[in-house]
Amino acid sequence: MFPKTIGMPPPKQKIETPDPLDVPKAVVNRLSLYLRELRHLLRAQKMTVSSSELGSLLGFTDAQVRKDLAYFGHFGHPGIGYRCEELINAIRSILGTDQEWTVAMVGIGNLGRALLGYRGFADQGFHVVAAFDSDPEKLHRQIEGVPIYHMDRLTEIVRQHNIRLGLICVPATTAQKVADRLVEAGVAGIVNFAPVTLSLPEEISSVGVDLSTELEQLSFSVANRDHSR
Amino acid sequence: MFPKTIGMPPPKQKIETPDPLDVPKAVVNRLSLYLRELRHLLRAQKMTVSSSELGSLLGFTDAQVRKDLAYFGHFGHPGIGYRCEELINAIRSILGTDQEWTVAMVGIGNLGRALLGYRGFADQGFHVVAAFDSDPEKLHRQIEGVPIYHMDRLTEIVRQHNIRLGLICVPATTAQKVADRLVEAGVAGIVNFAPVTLSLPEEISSVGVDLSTELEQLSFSVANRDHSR
DNA sequence: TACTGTGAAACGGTTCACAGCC
DNA sequence: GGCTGTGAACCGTTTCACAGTA
Repeated sequence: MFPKTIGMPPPKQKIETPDPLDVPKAVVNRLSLYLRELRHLLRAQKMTVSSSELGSLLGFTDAQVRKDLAYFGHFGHPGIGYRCEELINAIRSILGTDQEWTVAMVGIGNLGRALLGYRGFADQGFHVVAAFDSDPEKLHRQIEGVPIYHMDRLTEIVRQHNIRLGLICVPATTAQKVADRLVEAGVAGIVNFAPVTLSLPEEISSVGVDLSTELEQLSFSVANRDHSR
Repeated sequence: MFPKTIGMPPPKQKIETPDPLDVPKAVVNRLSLYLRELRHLLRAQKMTVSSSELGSLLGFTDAQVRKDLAYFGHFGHPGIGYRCEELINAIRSILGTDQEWTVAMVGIGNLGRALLGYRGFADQGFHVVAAFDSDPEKLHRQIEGVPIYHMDRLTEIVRQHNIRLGLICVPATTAQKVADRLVEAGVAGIVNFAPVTLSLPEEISSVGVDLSTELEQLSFSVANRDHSR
């Protein structure tokens, strides 16, 4: 059930790290949701939470919550449940959001500007330190405190700030070109808001967010009345 | 493998409709991706596509593509593949995007305004016909041709236009209240951009889009170098 | 008593492999 | 030959049920 390596686990580590490839994607997704819920709970002065409480808040079973967390270590206290603050720290460490991430945004259209104004990113440790556009009209200004540069300076600035993530907010037609530039500049991960499938090298992680796709899922549910969620 | 009812299938229907609850959520998601890819192909004058071509464009196996489509009918032509235009129409019909959907947007902050300017919605048949905000500053103007109303008029306008979907673009703290108002007004589905879990009646479909969650998935992949996607 | 952690069973989705068709 | 549609095998995830712990 744990790493394929037969050796014993290291003496006593705070957070166990099974081969990440062994962790289902769905588990990582739920981790984010647990984290969100735990913050709400802590803000409401709740110090401790059981797997069944946390689960029912999100529509999951208690066993699922426990199994998910058990992939990474032993965070619970029998008879007590999970201490919210402790678990928050553990999940942040697992997700890697206990470190600060520097982010570049490419494309300062409607969506790009909106995201620059979104406080939620910084709250989770994601700092947009530079934005890029190829339209000379938009240059040399700052938006929401973020400096705007011409696309020509992408590699230079990415390296200078050691930027590790890129957000693609350009139209579908230019998204692949932008992705190639970001990869060349050395980012490790990409969030793609354009409605196209990017082809990227193996070693680059990516997440696609397509708003039309989300609406289509909803349309299907409503049209077929499947009462989902 | 098909409906539990043992009777024979109806004589010859264009699109078979198994109990939607039997269709895995993941399948519906991929349908959206197929649709997106098919449009690109058709725009590039490709008339016909095989399951293996379509699959490899998206990183799926050929069998997966065929199985997914076979949930809904027999759209392929042995020896030929799938005709792009035909399949586009079939998928649109399955997803329900062959009909027009009227949409209300609530919350005209950064994100709300950006989405009002997003052309992609209208292209897929989603029409935002009214936007709402509780800030009197923002009233009586139009943005991107969409009229803005005060929240007080939500029920009235939703009923008047027979609006069926709602987009929640308000902060987390007010999202649940807005959701309750939308449900009361009679929408059938909700897209929630606020980082909270909504509690909704069974019969309302919903989709949550949380940008921080997406970034966290990416952060995990990069931090654990799992080369995902 | 109240709860976690976890093997084992159950479930559901994906892949395989091939019959059938153009 | 090329390709779809699909039962069956396979595999990964979820749920069950209970031993273990404070």
